[in-house]
Amino acid sequence: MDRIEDCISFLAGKAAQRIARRARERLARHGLTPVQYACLKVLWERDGQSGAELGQRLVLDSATITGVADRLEAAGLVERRGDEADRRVHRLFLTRAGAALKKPADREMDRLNDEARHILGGQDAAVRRGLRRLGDPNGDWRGAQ
Amino acid sequence: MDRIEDCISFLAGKAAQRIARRARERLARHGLTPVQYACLKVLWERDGQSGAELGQRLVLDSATITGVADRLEAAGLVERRGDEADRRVHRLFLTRAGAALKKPADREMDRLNDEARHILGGQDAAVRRGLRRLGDPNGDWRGAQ
DNA sequence: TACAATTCTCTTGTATACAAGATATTTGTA
DNA sequence: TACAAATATCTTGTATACAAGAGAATTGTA
Repeated sequence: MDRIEDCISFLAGKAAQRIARRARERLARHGLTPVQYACLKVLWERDGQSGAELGQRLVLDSATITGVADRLEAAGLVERRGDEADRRVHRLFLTRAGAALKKPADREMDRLNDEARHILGGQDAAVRRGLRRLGDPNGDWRGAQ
Repeated sequence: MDRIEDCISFLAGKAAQRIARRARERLARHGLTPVQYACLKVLWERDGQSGAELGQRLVLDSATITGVADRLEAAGLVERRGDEADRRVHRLFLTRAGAALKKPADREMDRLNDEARHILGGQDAAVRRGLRRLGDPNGDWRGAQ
């Protein structure tokens, strides 16, 4: 590769950076960051998941989860409660305020996806398939070497 | 969107995260991070560019450039020299060690791109085109709204 | 020429991402 | 039952990314 612009690492990084910036603009109206939205999105499906469960689903390590949970708790959107059966575990529960954010935050992100679809046109599905393969935690990132 | 896994922000972020991790593994053998590699890659084309030039090319803001340049300089790979004509400007020059990293570092990243091509198969070109559009600094990220 | 606007670098503070490791707790096994 | 191994959370330190802004220098314009 001659130019950095043709390196898959640069291409994917800059695309993700641009998308994240747009997501931040939209979510900031509701006091959220993209990662905080992702955590809430999982909790909106099912309350009371542990940090380890969230980390596995969202591919976030324990240090990151701790920080995100700290800030969500400080913002009054979730509440940590210790698990009685396994005292190592802390579970995250939505507060009323955290539950109330679902509709407006989802609407913002739906529009973000509309924007991306508009940019990608007919390639939208193919690009999403490619991103899923590249990001697949079980994917084969050594096949060529 | 029902699941976070279908959100373009999550898809692109996790793909970029996975690729960056693989790039870090490869580049760590040469004491580099992905962003440091990107800066050197531009300097290997042409020496003596300013932080502002690098930032524009690599879409990095001034705070990031300052930090990356600090670490490249501390590692003895580049040297900062003030521009005589415009005393606001500091230019980055490769040291002998910085120039010598080109071949081995490029080889690592060529292999990374081979791995990605292997994963994407026939979709490689389409995905790269999509990433270029999504990441294009002049791209139309409001078209749908 | 004087001065407002711009530009370049750097600084500070916050939010991920990762590495490494500390602590508490639980589990599996001898 | 005793203890090694595994697990969950948290902590610390480093590297981007961004927001906001400070300071020095240059440029455009009245």
